[in-house]
Amino acid sequence: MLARSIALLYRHLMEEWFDVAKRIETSALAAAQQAGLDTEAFSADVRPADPRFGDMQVNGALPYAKRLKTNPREIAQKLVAALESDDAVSTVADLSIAGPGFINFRFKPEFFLNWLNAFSSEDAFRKSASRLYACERVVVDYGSPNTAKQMHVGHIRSIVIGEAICRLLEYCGAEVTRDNHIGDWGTPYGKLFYAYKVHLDAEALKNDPLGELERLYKLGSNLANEDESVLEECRQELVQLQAGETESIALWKRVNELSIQGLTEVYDQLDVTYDYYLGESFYRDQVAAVYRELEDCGLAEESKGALVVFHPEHKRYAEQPFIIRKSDGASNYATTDLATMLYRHEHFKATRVIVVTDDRQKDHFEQLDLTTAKWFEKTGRKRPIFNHVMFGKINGDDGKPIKSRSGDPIRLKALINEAVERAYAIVKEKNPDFPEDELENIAQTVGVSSIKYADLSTNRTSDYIFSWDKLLAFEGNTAPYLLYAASRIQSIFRKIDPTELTDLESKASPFETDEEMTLARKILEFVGALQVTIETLRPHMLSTYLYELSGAFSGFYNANKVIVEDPGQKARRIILCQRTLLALEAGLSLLGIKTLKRM
RNA sequence: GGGGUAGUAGCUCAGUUGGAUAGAGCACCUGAUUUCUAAUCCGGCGGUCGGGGGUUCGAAUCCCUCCUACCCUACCA
Repeated sequence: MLARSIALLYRHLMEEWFDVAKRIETSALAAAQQAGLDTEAFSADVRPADPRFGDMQVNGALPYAKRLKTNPREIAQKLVAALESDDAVSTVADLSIAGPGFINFRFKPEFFLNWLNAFSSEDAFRKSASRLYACERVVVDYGSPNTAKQMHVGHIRSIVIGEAICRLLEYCGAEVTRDNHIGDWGTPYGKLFYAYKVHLDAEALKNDPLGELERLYKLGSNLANEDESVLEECRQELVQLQAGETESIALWKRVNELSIQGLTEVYDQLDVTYDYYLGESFYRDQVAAVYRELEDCGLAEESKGALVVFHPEHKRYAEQPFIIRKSDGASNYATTDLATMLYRHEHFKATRVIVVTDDRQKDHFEQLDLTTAKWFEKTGRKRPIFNHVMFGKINGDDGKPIKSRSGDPIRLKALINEAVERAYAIVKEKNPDFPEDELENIAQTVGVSSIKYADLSTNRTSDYIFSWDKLLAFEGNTAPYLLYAASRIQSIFRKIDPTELTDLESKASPFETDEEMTLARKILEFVGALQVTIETLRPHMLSTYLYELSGAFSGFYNANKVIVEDPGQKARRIILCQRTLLALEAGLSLLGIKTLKRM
């Protein structure tokens, strides 16, 4: 009973330490005030420290002293004196000053144990993290393939990065809408419809809808190139569709259904589910309102026959127009994107809109954002925050965009299948005695995860080189390495009698070994890693952390046996295993990656 | 011409927005396995952070300039 009350008290006191950096910042700011510093000019500048010096460091004394032209070391000494008189700080950490005025915090070993005891479940993590993005309603626009075509490698980054961002935002308390802005309208349909009517292979359509539709489009396109009369028929098909003729619309709907069905097969494999497929066609009757509003509020003007928006205050967009209606009178994607922005504001009440596309579209989305800002301001609407989450190319070994042997883009479906096959071969070799269905399940998880993780572990704004050997390796920053670490922990728990897992907190003795301390320290960094990932919308920040966590665990695992005689030692090591698994599984699941019980 | 993104070890990549002696993995050299999964771990080798200037206590990071690659730059998305 007493032990329980103490545990509860600890939990309460520890609550504010969930975000260690933030808690230290609070104390540092209070200390600055107490020490008589100009608090306007002082910022704490808290960051993880090099382990040789401490666990966390406060660097704010240096820029402060610079600004006020005083001695940084003296400032640091004043701050430390004030911090040391703060019981909340001095009971958990030892402070020291180093170099020109770095303030180092080294946590006491029992602090790590207390922290791990206070945040001992997925719920505790989630609850503390869910404040970060509470009250946000975010529409995330990602994937966005064209219909009637198979997806290829070029689509993977948007899907994988977009899904990770959705999960991260949800974890941090946001209400997320997943919207697939498919390209389901436009000129290719004339050629497709012509070929569909003349050359359809019904059997193929049933077995592989996207493959057959794509074949038909290419066929129609080729035939139209060769034969002027075919080209004319294609034009007529398009005219009929755009005129909204019943038969054409029916066929168009049929094509879309089949397309989405085909797309969903791949999304299922990647564990991605959309809330909406509001593609370009959805907005086609909303473009007139866009023209009217932008003209009415004086943003749009005629130029060379087109309706465009210039931004005179911008060095480049003063000259480079945002074309919202082409000179032939047709809309383009600027138009539908503006209509989309309006819809997401009005219908979804979005506080934030995130679009995940490749970096070539940077200019377009900058113009879209500038235009929306002015448009919404003039019409008295509250504009959602807009983030264009962009990414670079996937290259082959030669550093050029990755292609199949035939020179065509590699199909996403084929890429995933190859990953699963390769993973199967490896898993089978390592575990020949696993049952067949488990082998297949492991191969599926390892294969898909490896492809996803290869993408998520590199900075999205850079290009990266795709290499089977690298992404399926068990060394380095790869999915198999992380999954292996997780499954080793699972393996330990299979060897432990479940009755031994009770009251670990009261049985555990303080951490002693270097490996224990390193691992414990790393687990605490989960919070900071999550924050920086969310702030920058860069999933690789979380990947890097998870890799380091796995490394810290592997080092611990090799040096410190968990199942030992000493009850205190055993309990604290079990706690480390549990919390490592917790952070690892939470982190991987935020990246859209499933873990395995064994592999 | 204007703008953007990038250039870090032989290769593939990090580097928390100006902090301490620039870090990982691969490769190469070494050591650890009667073991809770060695699909692992410990150690070593490896750097003019594209070049040059500048800003300051302090620069891979900020400013200027040049070089290289890719992308955008009026009606594709």
